[in-house]
Amino acid sequence: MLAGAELADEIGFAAVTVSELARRAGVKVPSLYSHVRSSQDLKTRIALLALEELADRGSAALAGRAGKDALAALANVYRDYAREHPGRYAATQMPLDAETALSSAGPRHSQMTRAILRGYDLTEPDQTHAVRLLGSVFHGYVSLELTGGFSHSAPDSAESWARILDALDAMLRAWPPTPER
Amino acid sequence: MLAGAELADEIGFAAVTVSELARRAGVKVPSLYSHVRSSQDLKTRIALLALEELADRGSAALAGRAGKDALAALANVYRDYAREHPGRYAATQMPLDAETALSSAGPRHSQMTRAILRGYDLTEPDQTHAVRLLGSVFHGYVSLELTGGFSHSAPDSAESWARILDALDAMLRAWPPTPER
DNA sequence: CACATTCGCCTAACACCTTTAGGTTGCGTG
DNA sequence: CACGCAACCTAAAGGTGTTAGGCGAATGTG
Repeated sequence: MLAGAELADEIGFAAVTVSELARRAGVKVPSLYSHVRSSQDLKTRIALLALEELADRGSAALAGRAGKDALAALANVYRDYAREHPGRYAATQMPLDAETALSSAGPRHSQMTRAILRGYDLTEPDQTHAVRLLGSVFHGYVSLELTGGFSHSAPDSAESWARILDALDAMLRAWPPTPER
Repeated sequence: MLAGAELADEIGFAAVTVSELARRAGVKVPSLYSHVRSSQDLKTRIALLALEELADRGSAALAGRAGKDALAALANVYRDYAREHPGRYAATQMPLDAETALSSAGPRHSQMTRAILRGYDLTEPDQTHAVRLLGSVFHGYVSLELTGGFSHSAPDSAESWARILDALDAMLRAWPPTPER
């Protein structure tokens, strides 16, 4: 559903509608129902497409890189994709049912993050904790930036992003031992 | 709009609708239009309520704490609130127009995060970078956990959360100097 | 006390989105 | 050539959002 993805980027994922898509395609609404099962289905397809594209870009960026290089490369894939395709990025946040999620490119994303950690000295279960942390930062920062969280204030968002990647790299190199609790 | 917030928690923020709210209230739909200007307005009010509640809990939790204690306290406010009130939490992610955002409890949130950093040795602009990083992690982790990102897999999500707070605390204590670029 | 105002609710009506049912046309294949 | 399929159509029903205008009860005032 490339047309759907383009529509999402243009008017926002939340505003994607079968009717609007039909209008753009110069076609009557019910005609689209031979291509998508429902409005929900349309949105799901956009989400799956976006997850794939994002995973493809990620693995391309990761090839031949390690350590902080790899960290920054993958992080920038997310940020750049979200800025380039805000509607598609928003689609990736759509909740999918368990089965769909498993057959999506979702698992590739956590694998990529895990791959980055090969450049650092982490063993299970800390590796999984770190995967979750990195995923949280990527997703959190990009989505806050997108919804205008810290848009026009003092330090440039790009500068914060660079310094955050510095800090994450340092954190992964000095991952703290499990404390007694 | 407490009734709206309760509805959001029950059926999900995305499913909140003037019609459904009217149905629950045992009232005809147009009757609600003397209380809210529009469907958008209803959702905005829920978002504002949630932002306030969350800020109130945050400042209560922060009182009398510093350093890692404060970090964990605020972080847990977000996570607990999201688990307790998923619909309201989702509402806080709704984009608000600039004016509404400024008059909302939104600014209190960044102030609280900044307050945590008083326990660490950071000066501007690194303090702002750190505020953005912490905000990203809180928001990112909580929202990934909520949409089932890492729900039923190996290390418990609560364990990851604890270790992530350890790592963030260590990172803030050893914030890296700005590198040459 | 009578009145006017206000408040909360209602019905009617329109526009738009979703979805299903069923019919048309055109084109490639056996 | 006949068949079947693909892609489109019209018709119609049901739900949500929204506006307009009206009704009755509570309330505060001269």
